[in-house]
This record gives sequence, structure tokens and C-alpha cells, in this order.
Amino acid sequence: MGSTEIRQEGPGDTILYALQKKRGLWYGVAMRQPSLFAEETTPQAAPIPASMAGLNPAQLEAVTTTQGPVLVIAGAGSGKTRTLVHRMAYLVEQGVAPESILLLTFTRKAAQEMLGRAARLLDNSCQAVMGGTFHGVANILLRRYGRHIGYPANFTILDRGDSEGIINLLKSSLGLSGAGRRFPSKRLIINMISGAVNKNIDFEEYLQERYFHLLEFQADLLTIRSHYQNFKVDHGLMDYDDLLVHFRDLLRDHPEVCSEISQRFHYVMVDEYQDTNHIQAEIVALISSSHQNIMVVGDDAQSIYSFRGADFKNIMEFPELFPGTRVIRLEENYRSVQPILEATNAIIAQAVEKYAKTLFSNIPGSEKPFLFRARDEQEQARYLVDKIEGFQREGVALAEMAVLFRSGFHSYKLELELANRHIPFEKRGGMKLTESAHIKDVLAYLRIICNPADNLSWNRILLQIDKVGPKTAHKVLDAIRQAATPLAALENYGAGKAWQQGLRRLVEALHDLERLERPGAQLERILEYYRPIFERLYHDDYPSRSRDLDQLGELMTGYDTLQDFIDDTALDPPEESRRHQDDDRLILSTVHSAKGLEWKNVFVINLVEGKFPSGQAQLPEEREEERRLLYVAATRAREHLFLIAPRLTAGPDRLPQAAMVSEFISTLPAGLLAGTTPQMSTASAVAAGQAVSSAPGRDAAEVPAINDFSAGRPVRHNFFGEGKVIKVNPPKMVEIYFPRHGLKKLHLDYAKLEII
DNA sequence: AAGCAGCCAATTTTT
DNA sequence: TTGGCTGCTT
Repeated sequence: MGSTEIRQEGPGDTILYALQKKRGLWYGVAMRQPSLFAEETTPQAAPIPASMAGLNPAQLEAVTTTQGPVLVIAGAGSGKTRTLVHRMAYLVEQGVAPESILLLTFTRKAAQEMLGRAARLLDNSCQAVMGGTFHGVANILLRRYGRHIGYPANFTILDRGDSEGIINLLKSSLGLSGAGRRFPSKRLIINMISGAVNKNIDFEEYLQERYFHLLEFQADLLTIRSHYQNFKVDHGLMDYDDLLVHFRDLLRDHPEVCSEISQRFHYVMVDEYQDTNHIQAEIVALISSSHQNIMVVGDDAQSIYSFRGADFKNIMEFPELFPGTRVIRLEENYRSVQPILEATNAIIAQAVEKYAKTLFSNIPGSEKPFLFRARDEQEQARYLVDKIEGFQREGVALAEMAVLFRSGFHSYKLELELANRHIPFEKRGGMKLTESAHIKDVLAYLRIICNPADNLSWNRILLQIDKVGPKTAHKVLDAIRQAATPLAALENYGAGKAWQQGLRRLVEALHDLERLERPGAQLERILEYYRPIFERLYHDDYPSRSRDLDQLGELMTGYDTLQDFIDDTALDPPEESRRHQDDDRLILSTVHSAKGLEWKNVFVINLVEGKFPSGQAQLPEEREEERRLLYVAATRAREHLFLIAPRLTAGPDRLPQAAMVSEFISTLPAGLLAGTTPQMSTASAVAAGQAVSSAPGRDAAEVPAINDFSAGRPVRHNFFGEGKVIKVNPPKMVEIYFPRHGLKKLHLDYAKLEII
């Protein structure tokens, strides 16, 4: 990331394009090239330029409808990206200034990909289109206009770990971390705070609704939350949610700023609109308020981010919000062979609520998706590796294949097997480089250079000094707060004998940093100071972590300013590199990280109840989202789709447990899949709406009915353990408090409950 | 007050 | 497998 990337398209092809990343956003920059094939870019104002050739009528309509609101319902693989890319090109060919086009996406990768492709089409234009994630765009504009809402331009962006760190600080300074009380973890607290913001619910209300069992801590949680908000304002910090909320507030409460921004971006396009939350929808409406030239593209069947507040009702209600919306559907699939589509259509056909659509494809191919019931996870891994090696022998590149799973840790066993068999792979959606402690340590120094008020980073820096712990750090922070500059405070601080030497070293380093200007030189000086600390702190795995520090330097080259670099460590964190000398490697990915991508061969693993769908998903609407998630996974495949379900899988206690095939698979109509047929006993039992125990040796004979439950009744759930009924909501819901898992709302058709 | 060793618990998905 | 917490030692 960060550098200008120039790629050659292939032998004989002379189109070059460049992607430049500036201030955290990607700009597509087409480069003028002499073309050997002189692609006749007909300069006459033809109604439909030659560059639009190859689009189908629906796509063409979406591309050429440039004025007013447009909603594109784009099924999986229906050329959604292609349509957006061509629309950008078309607008520019019609004389629209590229910098007045704004493209909003959910991931960096998507923005990068689309701008790159548009740049290739626009080989006679040298200007820039602006595109990036909601968070990225909010960041840029808040730095420019933030003063209107009381934020300085040098605020620091917090990632999740940073937010949790603040919660920890507050917990101890408010005396809430004491023993004896089972106070919610920092993770849970951040989930609650963020959940309320993203779902646009009042915090107190949200607590009472979703975290009923934590009500005894309500007062303290409210205190923590307000301190958290104040801490961020006081020290110039913004978390992910703040970027959106403050951006929305800026547009909503400052009409002059709103119209300035809206007029600058005269054409707005939003990708994956089904995954916008309430705040993002407001931003979209405000940013296009002065012209209504807004196109949103999405697929309600692929809405998979409700945990983060995404609401696919946004896409359903778009036409009401924007009267006169032109609705265009893209239903021809250009990705998968017909048998795969038939299966995926069947998976989504059982969804409760959707825009009805049926995808069809003209791609030849007769191979049905293959269901394999492995004995256990070992066999699953071996089967997978054998298949992959087989495809490799047929000439399929590793990078053309992907293994998808519901949760990051589901691939652990497979990763071991792949390492044993020497198959290079790349895991997406895993640990990020910038999440590791030693990298965060170094980033703290860079952050205080940009934002000296950032006490979170100061705290981290102080704790690194030997013999300085939380208490001492707190005292020093107080001194920093009162002094004119942090450096002055540190110089004059009466340090204890044990650590005055360490403090002096820090002061010297900070003095040098003030003099240095180049980010690279600053990093070098920091590493010189940090290395001895690093060796003391992490001496067990010193060598591997040391490589990361070198990598940080490489990442930094290509950035003009330190601020941009720091922003990207939070907004676009680089994946932890698995020494990727091999260019061709198998992709391992969570389904979420695989969205929008495609591969020739796709393997979906651990397709069993409790894993995929996740055991966390209990409510009917949560189960529905799991179904859409499977739909997203399966529609990634072009030619071969393998669905793998082990019979035995590690349970919550790590002991092997019998597992049923995912309900979404076992209830598919017969004949759609090849391979093992899903066991009919399981399939028919689930179809009949009965709960089936997945524990070995337990019989599913008596399934409790709603009348068997009453408040106070003790029950057992084979995942959550023993609990007590709090409330009964006919016809099918019961609320149960489990001491180890909290309050759960369970649906009798899905939950496996036993009355005791 | 800091720092270390050892125990216990817990594991969705992402900007 | 890690991370957080407790209690002991310096």
C-alpha cells in the first residue's frame, strides 16, 4: 500500500495505469500511452461511446442514467463492479470533471480495484476521481472542516484496541476494576457503546434491551461511557464511529459546509448499499442533497453486516427517500456455471424477506456443487489439500482457489496441514500487523508527534520505561496536562531513582524528534530509542517481531506525511505478512472478507450447525443473516464449489462432538448437489421444525413446547449450560439467563433446550 | 509500586 | 492458543 503501482497488462498490451494513494484515498490516474492497437476512442460525441461496448441493456441503462437518483439491484456476479467502473468512465467522457465524482465503498480493496479499472478505461484523461471508504472520506473531510464541530485537524484515529485501552484506563481510574464484581470486559463495553451508536439507539435503552443481565452495572456503564466520550474530545481522539457520527453532524448542522461538499461532489456513487447503517444512509442523503445525482448499488441478499448496524431496509426504502428513483435490476450472472447458480438460488430462495430475483447464467459447465461429509476436521483438511494439489496438477494456480469459513479461528487446523504439506497460503481477515503490541508501541511515538495531546499514546510510552507502572504513569500524565508542553513536563519531572535514567533517554529522543522532519528519519530515531526496550519486553520471540519492525519502515516509504501514514494504520491496517515470497498462494478467508471477490474454485469448510451457521446466531433474523452469509460464500465460485462438513467437530469444551450438516444445506431440494447426500434423517427432522440434539447419545425425543416454560424455571442448553427462564414470549421465544453467557433470547425451533 | 509466574476463561463477522 | 487477572516477591 501507499506506493504508486504500475502494472503492465500483458504482452503486447500498452495500457499502463497507476494508482496513487494520497491522504488515505485512492486516486485513479490514467497515464497517456501510445497505443499499438489504436483503440479508436471515437472523439465524436456519439450517443454511446465505443468504450461502453459489451454491456448488457440493463448495465447500459445504469451507466447512462447520470441524472437523478438511481437504485441498482445487482445480483451476485452480475457485473456490478463493471457497471460502476463504466459509469465513471462514461461520466468523464461526457465532460464531467473527474474530481467531482465521489465513489463510496466499504473496503479499501474495492475502491482500489474500481479506480484502477476506471483509469484503464480513461486512458485519455489525466485527472482524478475520488474514491474510498466512508471512514476514509469522513477522515479527510473532517480534517479540513473539523473546526466547525470543535475538533482540531490533527486528531488521532483510534482502532478497536485503542478504544479498549481507554476503557481499561477508565476502569481502573474510576475504581471499577476491583475484584469480586464481575464487571463486563473492555471488549464487551466497547461492543455496547459502539452497538448503540451504529444501531442508532439510545445507550441506556440499548443496555436495557440487549444487555438485560448487566443492568446491575448500568450506572457504572453510563459513567464509563461519558468518561470515554470526554476522554476522546479532551485528547483529540476519534474512534471509527466518531468519524461517521461527526461527519454526519458536520453535514447536518452546518448547511454551508454541507452545500460546499455536496456541490464539490456532483456525482455520488455508493457500492454495497445494503451494508450501510443509519448514519451512513444519512451521510449519503446529505452529501447528494444539492443535486440528487446519487446512484447506489447493492444486493439485499448479500447483507451481512447487521452486527455493525447495517440495515438492508436502507436499500428497500431508498426509492421512498429519493422520489423519482429509477430502479434497475441486473440479473444475468457472469461468474458462475449454471449448476452452482441453481444451488445458490435455492439457498437464498428460502430466505424470509428479499427482493425476488433469480439469477441465470450462460456460462457452459455442468459440474454440480460437491458436498463432502468428512469424518472429522483432520479428514476435512486432508481432503482439501488433496483436492487442491489435484487442481494444481491440472494447471490451476493456487491463487485461483480459496477456502472460506465463518470465523477466523475455524481455519487453524487447516493452516497446520497446509504448512506440513508446504502449500503457501495467505490468510485474510486474520491478525493485523498493527494490532501487535510491539508495532503499537512504535506507533505511539509517531502519534504523539502529530498529536501531542494524545494521552493514550503518552501512557503507552511511559509504561515502556523500566520501573514505571500504571501509578507512576498516571502521575506523569497529570504533570503533562498542566505543563505548557509535554516535553517541558518530562524534563522537569522529579523522577524516582530507579527510572530517572530511562526518562532522560526518552527526553533526549523526543528532542531529536522535534528537530527531524522526514518521517523516515523520525522512525529511525524512534527505533534507536525503542530497540533496547523492545529487547527487554519481548525477548522470547524477539527475532520474529524484529522483522515486523523492519517491515514498518518499508510500509512507511511512499507516504508524504506522517499523518497519512498513521491514519492508514488505523483505517487500512496491513495484514500480518506471512513472508510472502511466493506470489502464487492459496487464499484463506472469512466470508466477510471475501465479499465482492471471486475464484475459480471455492471450498467452504465447517458447514455444520454451531460453526456455520454460527452458534451465536439464535434469533430468527440472525439465522437469516447466516443464510445470506452462506449465499455470499457460495456465489464466490466460478467453476467448482465444494461444501465440506465434518461429522465430528471440536465443541466449546474442545472435545469432539457430533455435528449436523448446516440446516441451509440439509434442507436444499434433492438433486442440486453431488457427493454425499445430506442425511435424510437430519434433513427431515429439521424440515419438520423439530430441534435435534447435536450431543452424541442424547435423544431428541421430547422437544419442549412453549407451555412448558415459565419464568424462574431452570433449563439446560447444550451450549450455554444451565440457566433460568426470565420471560416467555409466545409463540416461540423465551428469554433465558445463563450465568456464564448472560441473557439470551432463544427461538424454540432452533435452540436445543431441556427443562430440568 | 512494579514485575513476574501461574491459573482460568474464552473464542464472530470489520471500518 | 492467548489474555486477563491474582497473588507473591523484589
